[in-house]
Amino acid sequence: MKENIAEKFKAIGDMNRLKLLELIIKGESCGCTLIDKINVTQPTMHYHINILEAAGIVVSKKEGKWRKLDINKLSIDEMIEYLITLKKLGDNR
Amino acid sequence: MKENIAEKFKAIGDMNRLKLLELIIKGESCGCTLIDKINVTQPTMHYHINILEAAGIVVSKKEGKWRKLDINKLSIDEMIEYLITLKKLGDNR
DNA sequence: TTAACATATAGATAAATATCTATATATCTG
DNA sequence: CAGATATATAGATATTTATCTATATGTTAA
Repeated sequence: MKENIAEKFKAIGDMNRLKLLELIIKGESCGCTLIDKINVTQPTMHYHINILEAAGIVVSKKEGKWRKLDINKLSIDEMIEYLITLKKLGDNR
Repeated sequence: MKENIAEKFKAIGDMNRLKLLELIIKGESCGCTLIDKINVTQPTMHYHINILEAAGIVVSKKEGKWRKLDINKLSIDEMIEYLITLKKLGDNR
């Protein structure tokens, strides 16, 4: 088992973070607009984005006064692959 | 967003529970043998199996003195589908 | 019916998580 | 430089999570 796969699933196992992911992958890359679309304060949002980044799902790059956010699609593929492999474990019985 | 998808990801976002899933899907359906393969006590394992069941990932059926465990593969498909859909959200930008 | 077996429940607890308010830092712009 | 903007940090706190020990319940079998 990929040693950090549980961390990834845990990171997306939260409504606020899933919501953030959906917005970011659709192209919203600035915290300054994301904040208006989820129901938490700026420090709490910051906390959640950090969790997504620590798990390797979100990547960020400082750009002037803001932090440009993006999704690491490879990490999503890893989760999909894991689940497909998990399912296959049950094929021959 | 499927309202309980975050709960599913959260449920599998833990090493002990992923390990249990792998064993159960491979055909190990009795807590009595699972307990020797993860490093927690029986009540703790019980706690984790309950979380998996509450999320709809594991199903169980009482059979005599034991609880026969199985995976609900549909729930895995739901997670895979969610992730594929998530990825697609990022296609046109 | 007693012993063994499998599971469940109760209660305690340390650690982790999610949240807030207040404030600090860094960057751009006039 | 001063204000505005975006983000980050610090500190507090309530709740949730993961874990244990001890014990109870339900089932099978000798």
